[in-house]
Amino acid sequence: MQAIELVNNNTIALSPHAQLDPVKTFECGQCFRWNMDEDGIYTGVVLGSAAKVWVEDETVYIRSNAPKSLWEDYFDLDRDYDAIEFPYAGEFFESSRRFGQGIRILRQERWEALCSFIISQCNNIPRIKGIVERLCQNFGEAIEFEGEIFYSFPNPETIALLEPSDLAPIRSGYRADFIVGAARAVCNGFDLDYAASLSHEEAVKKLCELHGVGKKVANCVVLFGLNIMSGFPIDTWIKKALKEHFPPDFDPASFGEYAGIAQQYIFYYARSGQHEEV
DNA sequence: GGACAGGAAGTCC
DNA sequence: GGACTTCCTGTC
Repeated sequence: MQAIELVNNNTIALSPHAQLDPVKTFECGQCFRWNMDEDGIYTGVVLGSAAKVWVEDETVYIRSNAPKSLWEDYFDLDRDYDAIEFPYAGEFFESSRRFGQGIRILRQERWEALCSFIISQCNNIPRIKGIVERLCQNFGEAIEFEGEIFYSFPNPETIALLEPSDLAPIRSGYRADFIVGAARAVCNGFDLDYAASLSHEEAVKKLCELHGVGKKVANCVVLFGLNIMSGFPIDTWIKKALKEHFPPDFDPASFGEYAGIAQQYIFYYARSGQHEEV
């Protein structure tokens, strides 16, 4: 495990950084609001707090106005990823795990995860990031941090009051109906906290009640928003990897209770194209 | 350069 | 199985 120390009022340091690789964690497709600047520093917004994250001398630094506990939770720092034993072993998976070492599953805000992964359907990551950013700029709250303006992810209450046509500026296409519908459901008693208390299967079933949420999106929300680590989203990349590098009729449940972490290693590895290079 | 096809962390009917 | 919005990416 890694040591977490408070450097000063608004900065915490994690060392060694081996268990949290910000580049892999932010670029593996699980989140859409962290952006790297030309100096290699990431900025993002979590629960209404902006933050900067960077690596220096084998140490990860996080600077924000939010308390240390928020980051311990968000980065899932209580969990020792290197100590996790997956019941399934295979050459492709072992390579994926080595390649993805340092990825952590972020404990994202539930509504944000739901909304973001509704947007993700049939879309590529750069475009998803663009739509999410426009959603925040148009409907979130402005936050000033170190002289820059950031925007929070808009509340479901805010989105619920809109008509799908009001979302035209974010250019989410046909997903606008789903976004507004999900926001209204959440405001009318569709309880994401309750969903988080359910089993994996029950949570998926519950989420699929929402119009525009199918099995894939539901599993993303389960894993990235509800912190149910057995969530296993099967998208086109995972489908291809399973077909090409795993036994026929392979059951992802073979990865055990942390199947979602395995999924993320495989997704990141498959999408990198690394295994195809000479 | 710009045009064009294919496809993108899918879901619905 | 086709339709759905929009646009990123690779190819010519």
